Amino acid sequence: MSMDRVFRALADRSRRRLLDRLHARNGQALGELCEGLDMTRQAVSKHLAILEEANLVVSRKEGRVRLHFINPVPINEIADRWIGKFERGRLRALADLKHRLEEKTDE
Amino acid sequence: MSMDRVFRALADRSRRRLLDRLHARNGQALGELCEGLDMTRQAVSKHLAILEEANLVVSRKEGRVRLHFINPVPINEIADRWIGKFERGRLRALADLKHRLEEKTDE
DNA sequence: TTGACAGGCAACTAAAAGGTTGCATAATTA
DNA sequence: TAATTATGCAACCTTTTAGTTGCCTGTCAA
Repeated sequence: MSMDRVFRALADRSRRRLLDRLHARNGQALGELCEGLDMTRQAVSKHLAILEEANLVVSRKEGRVRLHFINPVPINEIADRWIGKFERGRLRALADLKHRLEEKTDE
Repeated sequence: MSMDRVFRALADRSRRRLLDRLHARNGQALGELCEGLDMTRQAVSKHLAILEEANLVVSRKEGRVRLHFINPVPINEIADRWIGKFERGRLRALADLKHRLEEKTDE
C-alpha cells in the first residue's frame, strides 16, 4: 500500500470532513455528500476520487447514483505501522523535550 | 491545536523522513539532518519550519547550531482524537464493505 | 419518449507547495 | 583578527492542488 497517497489524501480538511460524513453514515451518494458544503459537486467528486485512489473510500454505482463507503484498512495501517512507531519511546521523547527546554542552564 | 497543520505537515514524504531521523536520534542539528538527502539545506530548513509550525518539532539554538527535537504530543493526539474515532466501528465498516462489494447480487 | 435527475469529463484558473540560488549574519577556530 | 562553519532570509521558479465553468451521458419516471 502507498502510505504516501493516504497521507496526502488526509492532508485536506474537506476530504477529512467527507470521511467524517461517511463515518456518520456509510454508503452515501455523491449528491448527499455535497449537501451543505461550500463547494461545487465537481469539487466534491474530485475529492472522492482522491480518497478512492488512496483506498480510503470504495464506491459502487447503483442505478443512477454512486454509493461511497469508508475503507477502514488504510487508516488502521497508519495507526499501526506509522504512528505506533512513534508511540514507542514517546515518553522518552517527551522527557527529553522537557529536559532540553526547561533545564537548559545546567548542561 | 490545529489538526490541519499537523495533517498537512505529515503529508510530505521528506518531512516524514525527517521525523524518522529525529526519532532514530533526537536533538540533531540542521546540518546533520541534511546529510545524504537529495535536497539543499534551505529546503530541509523549510521543511523543519513547517514541522515546527505544526508543533511536531521543537528547536533550540545552541551556540551556532540549532538542535531539533520531536514533540510526540500532536502525533499522539491524532492517534487518540482522530484515528481513534474511526477505529471505533472499524469492524462494522469492514463488514459493511465486504457485504456491499461481494454480495451485491442479493440486495 | 421526453424531461428531469445524478453523475462524469475536460479545459481552465488561482493559489499554495516544494524547491532553488544568492547573499547576510552569528559563533568558532586558527 | 581573519577565515570558516552553521544557519537565516528573501526573491524567484515550477509543479501541484483545489476549485471553477460548461457540456455530455446514462437512468428513471410521467
